[in-house]
Amino acid sequence: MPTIKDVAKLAQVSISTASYALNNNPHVLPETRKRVKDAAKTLNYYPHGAARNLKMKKSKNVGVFIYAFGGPVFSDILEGIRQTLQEHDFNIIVSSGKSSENLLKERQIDGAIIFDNYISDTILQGYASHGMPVFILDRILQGEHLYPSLIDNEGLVITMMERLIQKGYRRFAYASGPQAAFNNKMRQKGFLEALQRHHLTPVSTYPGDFTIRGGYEIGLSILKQTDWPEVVFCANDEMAIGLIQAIQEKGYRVPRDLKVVGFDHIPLGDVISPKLTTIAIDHALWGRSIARAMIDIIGGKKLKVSPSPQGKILMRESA
Amino acid sequence: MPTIKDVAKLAQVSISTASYALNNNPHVLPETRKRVKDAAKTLNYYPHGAARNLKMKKSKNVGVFIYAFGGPVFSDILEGIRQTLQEHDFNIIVSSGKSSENLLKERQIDGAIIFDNYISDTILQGYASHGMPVFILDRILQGEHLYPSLIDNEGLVITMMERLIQKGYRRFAYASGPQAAFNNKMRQKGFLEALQRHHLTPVSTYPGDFTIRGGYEIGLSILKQTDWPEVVFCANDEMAIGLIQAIQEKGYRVPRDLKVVGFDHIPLGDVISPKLTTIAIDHALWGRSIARAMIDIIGGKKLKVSPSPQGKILMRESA
DNA sequence: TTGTAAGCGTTATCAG
DNA sequence: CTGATAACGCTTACAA
Repeated sequence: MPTIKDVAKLAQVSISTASYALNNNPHVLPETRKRVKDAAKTLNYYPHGAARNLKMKKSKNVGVFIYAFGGPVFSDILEGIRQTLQEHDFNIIVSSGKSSENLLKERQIDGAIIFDNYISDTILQGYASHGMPVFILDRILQGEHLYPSLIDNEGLVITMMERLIQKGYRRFAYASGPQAAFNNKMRQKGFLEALQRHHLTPVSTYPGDFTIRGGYEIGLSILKQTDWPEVVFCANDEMAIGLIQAIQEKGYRVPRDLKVVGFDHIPLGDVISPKLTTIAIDHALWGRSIARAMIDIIGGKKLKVSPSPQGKILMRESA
Repeated sequence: MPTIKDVAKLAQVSISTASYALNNNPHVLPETRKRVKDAAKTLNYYPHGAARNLKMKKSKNVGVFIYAFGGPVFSDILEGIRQTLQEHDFNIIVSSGKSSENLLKERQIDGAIIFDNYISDTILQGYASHGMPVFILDRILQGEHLYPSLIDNEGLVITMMERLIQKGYRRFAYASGPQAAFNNKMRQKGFLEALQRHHLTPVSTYPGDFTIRGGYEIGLSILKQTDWPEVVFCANDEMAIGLIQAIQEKGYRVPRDLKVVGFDHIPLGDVISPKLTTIAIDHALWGRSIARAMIDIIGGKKLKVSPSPQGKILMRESA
């Protein structure tokens, strides 16, 4: 594995001149620069990350730490983050589980974006207090160098519910995500708040887990009931899709026999029939704005407003 | 940000003693070790990754480089890799695009797992030749330190086709993935080979892109034809699901009016109706075996057999 | 314009 | 058992 020393030797210059030349320092003669660069090319030289990071006290890496790989929402956010970071010559490092904490602790990254309810507040605050900027998505956490980025879950659900109530629907049920999940809690809060404003009470609440299969199970349990709700508000699109699947499989129709609403606007919801009525979040855009904010912070700028995504009500066929 | 120097000072020992103590070197008195560890804890000290990586010439990071974030297949593989790496105290770093190449070139990782047709052979061979172990999934590339891990796409498709032909089906079409994709090519090859063995010719080939939407479009174009195939073999499950969706939406039934077969066995295929007939790959297991092989290689062991996943024919309702 | 040398935070060799 | 000290590969004052 060649080092800058090898390059310098081959180009017949000192190590420092080689470094200057490679970093395009204007004080080095074009001729020597060329000689050095040629040497680097023939040796297939590339600077050693650890050495440079150590010296420069920065890595140009941004870590994105998620609870689990996969899922349409994550992938859009990640893609947005990736694009923006790449445009600004930062590397994206996605990780999960114990690796996340290691990378954070060992400072192999210049900043962290957290989408993981399993990393404790204490750890996050600990490393943020050391000066590492930490963005936290869809979770509230205050402190220096901590930047929460929140969807207006509650407000968006209320708006959607108002529209549905306006359409004349009255008997609502809620298909819940994991009880512990912050975004689920806020969506449920909005659901209840909207009902209360119209002096309505929820027909029932079904416990779920944000997955298609979970939604499917909820659908099966509804089928067993004698007294169906009119509308099921699902905590996310995946559950809504599973629920519709179960209902249709037994010969019932959506929205004729049951109305279903989701949250997120994932691509699959565009393809199924009926098209899913949902609250659309532009996840890729969200990712981009977070990445841009992160780059600003790392560059020493102050953040005026914390980036938060807009949502849009998408009334389609399923409700 | 505290360094080992600060710890040493607080514990009233030299830097080297501090290092020994923190790394549990047996030559240091239990009493001093405790003093050092306490100091580290009160300072919230953690070794700086770059410094350690530079000194040790290893990072305990394994890079997984993928073409794009997302998709049910990737997420299962990644989860498998993550688990195994974590059990062996390695970090998983997932990246995509330019970041992948940077992390590779700067040697911020001890080994790379590639699932990305966009990183050129030359780059891969270049860094492998420097001694970095590189695993390549579902793509052929020979060379030192290069370890291809291949699904038996062709053989599995042939087996599946034999079963279908045995069932009496004769008029087959192929819904293709991206032309450039290696796995698509091999699956198509198997498809054609099986037909040839039975002196059959394909009814048609539909160009696709591995997405649900792509499969849906293919479905629409089939609906426009007067002369339908009997069975459509789809290059992956997502296309099969989109195709079924399109067919059903217009009032036709699967498998009554058209039989559909996929490849991969993604969870969504279990939930739709009819359940998808497909070739099941255990992606999580594949990920685990690759990670285990990687750890062995990094640890200096020789690899006897390159890890390759088994497949299983899953005859269900859609064909 | 180029070279010498210090230093980033670790680990590990070698004396004491 | 503990402490100086060199070294990892790189960047960057400062000197020449």
